[in-house]
Amino acid sequence: MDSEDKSPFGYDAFRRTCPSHTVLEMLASKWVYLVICALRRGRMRNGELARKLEGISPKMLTQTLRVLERDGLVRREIFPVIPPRVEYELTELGQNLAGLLNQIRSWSEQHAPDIRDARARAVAEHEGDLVA
Amino acid sequence: MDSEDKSPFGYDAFRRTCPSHTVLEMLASKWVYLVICALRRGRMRNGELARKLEGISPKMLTQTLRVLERDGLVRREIFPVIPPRVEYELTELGQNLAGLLNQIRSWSEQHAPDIRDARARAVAEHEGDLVA
DNA sequence: ATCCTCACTATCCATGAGGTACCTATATAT
DNA sequence: ATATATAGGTACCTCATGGATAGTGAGGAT
Repeated sequence: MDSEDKSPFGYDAFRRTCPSHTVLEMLASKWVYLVICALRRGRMRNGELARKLEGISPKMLTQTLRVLERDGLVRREIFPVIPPRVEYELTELGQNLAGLLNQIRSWSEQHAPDIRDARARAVAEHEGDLVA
Repeated sequence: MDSEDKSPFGYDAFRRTCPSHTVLEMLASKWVYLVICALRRGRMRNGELARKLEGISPKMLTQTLRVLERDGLVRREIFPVIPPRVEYELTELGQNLAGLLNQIRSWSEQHAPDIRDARARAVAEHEGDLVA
Protein backbone atom coordinates (compact mmCIF):
# COMPACT_ATOMS: atom_id res chain seq x y z
CA MET A 1 0.00 0.00 0.00
CA ASP A 2 0.95 3.61 -0.32
CA SER A 3 0.02 4.55 3.21
CA GLU A 4 3.61 5.18 4.18
CA ASP A 5 3.93 7.78 1.47
CA LYS A 6 0.80 9.68 2.34
CA SER A 7 1.63 12.69 4.42
CA PRO A 8 -0.55 13.61 7.37
CA PHE A 9 -1.31 16.84 5.51
CA GLY A 10 -3.11 15.14 2.68
CA TYR A 11 -0.41 16.06 0.18
CA ASP A 12 1.29 13.71 -2.22
CA ALA A 13 4.44 15.08 -3.82
CA PHE A 14 4.23 12.41 -6.52
CA ARG A 15 1.18 14.12 -8.02
CA ARG A 16 1.83 16.94 -10.43
CA THR A 17 -1.02 19.08 -9.18
CA CYS A 18 0.03 18.86 -5.56
CA PRO A 19 1.34 22.09 -4.02
CA SER A 20 4.23 20.19 -2.52
CA HIS A 21 5.23 19.09 -6.00
CA THR A 22 5.57 22.75 -6.93
CA VAL A 23 7.78 23.30 -3.93
CA LEU A 24 9.99 20.43 -4.98
CA GLU A 25 10.31 21.89 -8.45
CA MET A 26 11.52 25.12 -6.92
CA LEU A 27 14.10 23.25 -4.89
CA ALA A 28 15.29 21.30 -7.91
CA SER A 29 17.86 23.94 -8.83
CA LYS A 30 21.44 23.96 -7.83
CA TRP A 31 21.48 27.71 -7.28
CA VAL A 32 18.54 27.58 -4.90
CA TYR A 33 20.44 25.04 -2.87
CA LEU A 34 23.64 27.02 -2.77
CA VAL A 35 22.09 30.42 -2.16
CA ILE A 36 20.14 29.14 0.82
CA CYS A 37 23.19 27.38 2.21
CA ALA A 38 25.27 30.52 1.75
CA LEU A 39 22.76 32.65 3.64
CA ARG A 40 22.52 30.20 6.47
CA ARG A 41 25.05 31.98 8.63
CA GLY A 42 23.52 35.40 8.26
CA ARG A 43 22.66 38.24 5.93
CA MET A 44 24.79 38.89 2.88
CA ARG A 45 25.02 41.50 0.18
CA ASN A 46 24.54 40.76 -3.49
CA GLY A 47 28.24 41.13 -4.22
CA GLU A 48 29.23 38.86 -1.35
CA LEU A 49 26.95 36.16 -2.64
CA ALA A 50 28.29 36.58 -6.15
CA ARG A 51 31.84 36.06 -4.93
CA LYS A 52 30.94 33.10 -2.74
CA LEU A 53 28.91 31.22 -5.36
CA GLU A 54 31.61 30.58 -7.88
CA GLY A 55 30.31 30.51 -11.42
CA ILE A 56 26.92 32.10 -10.87
CA SER A 57 26.05 34.82 -13.34
CA PRO A 58 24.60 38.10 -12.05
CA LYS A 59 21.40 37.27 -13.82
CA MET A 60 20.98 33.89 -12.19
CA LEU A 61 21.84 35.27 -8.78
CA THR A 62 19.19 37.96 -9.02
CA GLN A 63 16.67 35.59 -10.52
CA THR A 64 17.21 33.00 -7.82
CA LEU A 65 16.96 35.59 -5.07
CA ARG A 66 13.72 36.91 -6.54
CA VAL A 67 12.19 33.45 -6.56
CA LEU A 68 13.23 32.85 -2.98
CA GLU A 69 11.87 36.22 -1.95
CA ARG A 70 8.59 35.55 -3.71
CA ASP A 71 8.26 32.24 -1.92
CA GLY A 72 8.93 33.74 1.48
CA LEU A 73 12.27 32.05 2.11
CA VAL A 74 14.44 35.15 1.80
CA ARG A 75 13.92 38.71 2.94
CA ARG A 76 15.38 41.58 0.94
CA GLU A 77 16.37 44.82 2.58
CA ILE A 78 17.27 47.89 0.57
CA PHE A 79 19.31 50.69 2.07
CA PRO A 80 18.65 53.96 0.25
CA VAL A 81 22.27 54.96 -0.04
CA ILE A 82 24.65 55.66 -2.87
CA PRO A 83 26.13 53.39 -4.05
CA PRO A 84 23.19 51.05 -3.50
CA ARG A 85 23.30 48.55 -0.67
CA VAL A 86 20.98 45.55 -0.61
CA GLU A 87 21.11 42.78 1.94
CA TYR A 88 19.50 39.37 1.88
CA GLU A 89 18.69 37.13 4.80
CA LEU A 90 16.71 33.98 5.37
CA THR A 91 13.25 34.23 6.85
CA GLU A 92 12.29 31.83 9.59
CA LEU A 93 10.85 29.53 6.96
CA GLY A 94 14.08 29.78 5.02
CA GLN A 95 16.21 28.98 8.02
CA ASN A 96 14.04 25.99 8.68
CA LEU A 97 14.74 24.68 5.20
CA ALA A 98 18.40 25.68 5.29
CA GLY A 99 19.03 23.13 8.00
CA LEU A 100 17.81 20.34 5.75
CA LEU A 101 19.62 21.58 2.66
CA ASN A 102 22.80 21.89 4.61
CA GLN A 103 22.53 18.23 5.52
CA ILE A 104 22.33 17.47 1.83
CA ARG A 105 25.34 19.64 1.13
CA SER A 106 27.17 17.88 3.92
CA TRP A 107 26.18 14.51 2.52
CA SER A 108 27.42 15.56 -0.93
CA GLU A 109 30.79 16.45 0.53
CA GLN A 110 31.01 13.25 2.55
CA HIS A 111 30.03 10.96 -0.29
CA ALA A 112 31.60 12.74 -3.23
CA PRO A 113 34.37 10.10 -3.36
CA ASP A 114 31.86 7.22 -3.37
CA ILE A 115 30.01 8.75 -6.28
CA ARG A 116 33.21 9.56 -8.10
CA ASP A 117 34.29 5.94 -7.78
CA ALA A 118 30.93 4.66 -8.94
CA ARG A 119 31.17 6.87 -12.01
CA ALA A 120 34.68 5.71 -12.71
CA ARG A 121 33.53 2.08 -12.54
CA ALA A 122 30.63 2.83 -14.86
CA VAL A 123 32.96 4.41 -17.38
CA ALA A 124 35.32 1.44 -17.14
CA GLU A 125 32.47 -0.97 -17.82
CA HIS A 126 31.37 1.10 -20.75
CA GLU A 127 34.86 0.86 -22.18
CA GLY A 128 34.58 -2.89 -21.77
CA ASP A 129 31.44 -2.73 -23.89
CA LEU A 130 33.35 -1.02 -26.64
CA VAL A 131 36.14 -3.59 -26.60
CA ALA A 132 33.72 -6.50 -26.54
CA MET B 1 35.11 33.52 8.68
CA ASP B 2 34.26 30.63 6.45
CA SER B 3 35.37 27.97 8.88
CA GLU B 4 31.79 26.90 9.51
CA ASP B 5 31.34 26.17 5.84
CA LYS B 6 34.47 24.15 5.41
CA SER B 7 33.72 20.49 5.57
CA PRO B 8 36.02 18.17 7.48
CA PHE B 9 36.62 16.45 4.15
CA GLY B 10 38.30 19.43 2.56
CA TYR B 11 35.45 19.91 0.10
CA ASP B 12 33.66 23.13 -0.61
CA ALA B 13 30.41 22.78 -2.49
CA PHE B 14 30.51 26.47 -3.38
CA ARG B 15 33.43 25.88 -5.74
CA ARG B 16 32.60 24.73 -9.23
CA THR B 17 35.49 22.30 -9.46
CA CYS B 18 34.63 20.55 -6.23
CA PRO B 19 33.35 16.98 -6.53
CA SER B 20 30.58 17.74 -4.09
CA HIS B 21 29.40 20.49 -6.42
CA THR B 22 28.96 17.87 -9.11
CA VAL B 23 26.92 15.78 -6.72
CA LEU B 24 24.69 18.74 -5.96
CA GLU B 25 24.14 19.31 -9.66
CA MET B 26 22.98 15.73 -9.99
CA LEU B 27 20.57 16.19 -7.11
CA ALA B 28 19.22 19.42 -8.55
CA SER B 29 16.57 17.62 -10.55
CA LYS B 30 13.05 16.99 -9.48
CA TRP B 31 12.99 13.53 -11.00
CA VAL B 32 16.08 12.43 -9.10
CA TYR B 33 14.31 13.51 -5.94
CA LEU B 34 11.13 11.71 -6.70
CA VAL B 35 12.65 8.51 -8.06
CA ILE B 36 14.79 8.09 -4.97
CA CYS B 37 11.86 8.80 -2.69
CA ALA B 38 9.71 6.34 -4.59
CA LEU B 39 12.29 3.59 -4.27
CA ARG B 40 12.73 4.21 -0.58
CA ARG B 41 10.31 1.52 0.47
CA GLY B 42 11.77 -1.16 -1.73
CA ARG B 43 12.41 -2.36 -5.23
CA MET B 44 10.09 -1.37 -8.03
CA ARG B 45 9.67 -2.20 -11.67
CA ASN B 46 9.95 0.36 -14.43
CA GLY B 47 6.20 0.37 -15.02
CA GLU B 48 5.42 0.81 -11.35
CA LEU B 49 7.67 3.83 -11.19
CA ALA B 50 6.13 5.29 -14.31
CA ARG B 51 2.67 5.02 -12.79
CA LYS B 52 3.72 6.42 -9.44
CA LEU B 53 5.62 9.43 -10.79
CA GLU B 54 2.81 11.28 -12.44
CA GLY B 55 3.92 13.22 -15.47
CA ILE B 56 7.28 11.59 -16.05
CA SER B 57 7.95 10.60 -19.64
CA PRO B 58 9.42 7.17 -20.38
CA LYS B 59 12.54 8.85 -21.64
CA MET B 60 13.12 10.89 -18.50
CA LEU B 61 12.43 7.91 -16.28
CA THR B 62 15.00 5.79 -18.07
CA GLN B 63 17.48 8.64 -18.22
CA THR B 64 17.13 9.38 -14.53
CA LEU B 65 17.50 5.73 -13.58
CA ARG B 66 20.64 5.44 -15.73
CA VAL B 67 22.22 8.42 -14.01
CA LEU B 68 21.39 7.04 -10.59
CA GLU B 69 22.77 3.67 -11.54
CA ARG B 70 25.95 5.21 -12.90
CA ASP B 71 26.43 7.12 -9.64
CA GLY B 72 25.95 4.05 -7.51
CA LEU B 73 22.67 5.08 -5.90
CA VAL B 74 20.44 2.57 -7.66
CA ARG B 75 20.97 -1.06 -8.59
CA ARG B 76 19.33 -2.48 -11.70
CA GLU B 77 18.40 -6.12 -11.93
CA ILE B 78 17.31 -7.73 -15.17
CA PHE B 79 15.28 -10.94 -15.21
CA PRO B 80 15.73 -12.82 -18.48
CA VAL B 81 12.05 -13.56 -18.95
CA ILE B 82 9.45 -12.75 -21.51
CA PRO B 83 7.95 -10.20 -21.29
CA PRO B 84 11.00 -8.40 -19.87
CA ARG B 85 11.18 -7.73 -16.17
CA VAL B 86 13.57 -5.19 -14.71
CA GLU B 87 13.66 -4.12 -11.10
CA TYR B 88 15.32 -1.16 -9.48
CA GLU B 89 16.36 -0.75 -5.89
CA LEU B 90 18.42 1.65 -3.86
CA THR B 91 21.95 0.73 -2.95
CA GLU B 92 23.11 1.35 0.59
CA LEU B 93 24.43 4.72 -0.54
CA GLY B 94 21.09 5.47 -2.13
CA GLN B 95 19.15 4.53 0.98
CA ASN B 96 21.39 6.76 2.98
CA LEU B 97 20.51 9.70 0.75
CA ALA B 98 16.85 8.73 0.53
CA GLY B 99 16.43 9.47 4.21
CA LEU B 100 17.54 13.04 3.69
CA LEU B 101 15.53 13.57 0.53
CA ASN B 102 12.48 12.24 2.22
CA GLN B 103 12.86 14.88 4.90
CA ILE B 104 12.87 17.47 2.14
CA ARG B 105 9.77 15.93 0.62
CA SER B 106 8.15 15.94 4.02
CA TRP B 107 9.10 19.55 4.54
CA SER B 108 7.62 20.45 1.15
CA GLU B 109 4.35 18.88 2.10
CA GLN B 110 4.29 20.53 5.52
CA HIS B 111 5.15 23.98 4.24
CA ALA B 112 3.39 23.99 0.90
CA PRO B 113 0.65 26.27 2.34
CA ASP B 114 3.20 28.77 3.68
CA ILE B 115 4.84 29.02 0.29
CA ARG B 116 1.53 29.22 -1.47
CA ASP B 117 0.54 32.12 0.77
CA ALA B 118 3.85 33.88 0.24
CA ARG B 119 3.40 33.60 -3.50
CA ALA B 120 -0.15 34.90 -3.27
CA ARG B 121 1.09 37.92 -1.30
CA ALA B 122 3.83 38.52 -3.85
CA VAL B 123 1.31 38.47 -6.66
CA ALA B 124 -0.98 40.81 -4.75
CA GLU B 125 1.86 43.28 -4.24
CA HIS B 126 2.73 43.08 -7.88
CA GLU B 127 -0.85 43.99 -8.74
CA GLY B 128 -0.45 46.96 -6.44
CA ASP B 129 2.53 47.99 -8.51
CA LEU B 130 0.43 47.89 -11.63
CA VAL B 131 -2.32 50.03 -10.12
CA ALA B 132 0.12 52.54 -8.69
C1' DA C 1 34.36 66.71 -16.53
C1' DT C 2 34.83 62.07 -16.17
C1' DC C 3 34.94 57.82 -14.03
C1' DC C 4 33.79 54.68 -10.39
C1' DT C 5 30.74 51.81 -7.59
C1' DC C 6 26.84 48.66 -6.85
C1' DA C 7 22.81 46.45 -7.82
C1' DC C 8 20.23 45.68 -10.90
C1' DT C 9 17.61 45.32 -15.84
C1' DA C 10 17.09 44.10 -20.58
C1' DT C 11 18.40 41.79 -24.56
C1' DC C 12 20.20 38.31 -27.53
C1' DC C 13 21.76 33.75 -28.44
C1' DA C 14 23.46 28.92 -27.82
C1' DT C 15 22.67 24.94 -25.43
C1' DG C 16 20.21 21.28 -23.84
C1' DA C 17 16.24 19.50 -21.43
C1' DG C 18 12.39 17.14 -22.37
C1' DG C 19 8.30 15.38 -25.26
C1' DT C 20 6.49 12.45 -29.03
C1' DA C 21 6.62 8.94 -32.15
C1' DC C 22 8.38 4.82 -33.78
C1' DC C 23 11.30 0.74 -33.41
C1' DT C 24 13.11 -3.78 -31.11
C1' DA C 25 12.23 -8.75 -29.10
C1' DT C 26 9.15 -12.80 -27.83
C1' DA C 27 5.96 -15.79 -24.99
C1' DT C 28 1.16 -15.89 -24.26
C1' DA C 29 -3.65 -15.26 -25.31
C1' DT C 30 -7.34 -15.15 -28.88
C1' DA D 1 -2.21 -14.97 -37.86
C1' DT D 2 -2.66 -11.15 -34.92
C1' DA D 3 -2.68 -8.55 -30.78
C1' DT D 4 -0.74 -7.70 -26.15
C1' DA D 5 2.42 -6.80 -22.54
C1' DT D 6 7.13 -5.06 -21.05
C1' DA D 7 11.30 -2.38 -21.06
C1' DG D 8 13.55 -0.29 -23.35
C1' DG D 9 16.54 2.49 -27.69
C1' DT D 10 16.66 6.16 -31.14
C1' DA D 11 15.56 10.10 -33.96
C1' DC D 12 13.57 14.41 -34.30
C1' DC D 13 11.66 18.69 -32.82
C1' DT D 14 10.48 22.46 -29.69
C1' DC D 15 10.82 25.48 -26.11
C1' DA D 16 12.87 27.08 -21.87
C1' DT D 17 16.96 27.94 -19.42
C1' DG D 18 20.97 29.99 -18.56
C1' DG D 19 25.13 32.67 -20.03
C1' DA D 20 27.19 36.76 -21.95
C1' DT D 21 26.86 41.47 -22.73
C1' DA D 22 25.49 46.09 -22.44
C1' DG D 23 22.79 49.68 -20.27
C1' DT D 24 20.88 52.45 -16.03
C1' DG D 25 21.06 55.58 -12.06
C1' DA D 26 23.20 58.90 -8.90
C1' DG D 27 26.42 60.52 -5.54
C1' DG D 28 31.41 60.78 -4.65
C1' DA D 29 36.19 60.76 -5.86
C1' DT D 30 39.89 62.56 -8.78
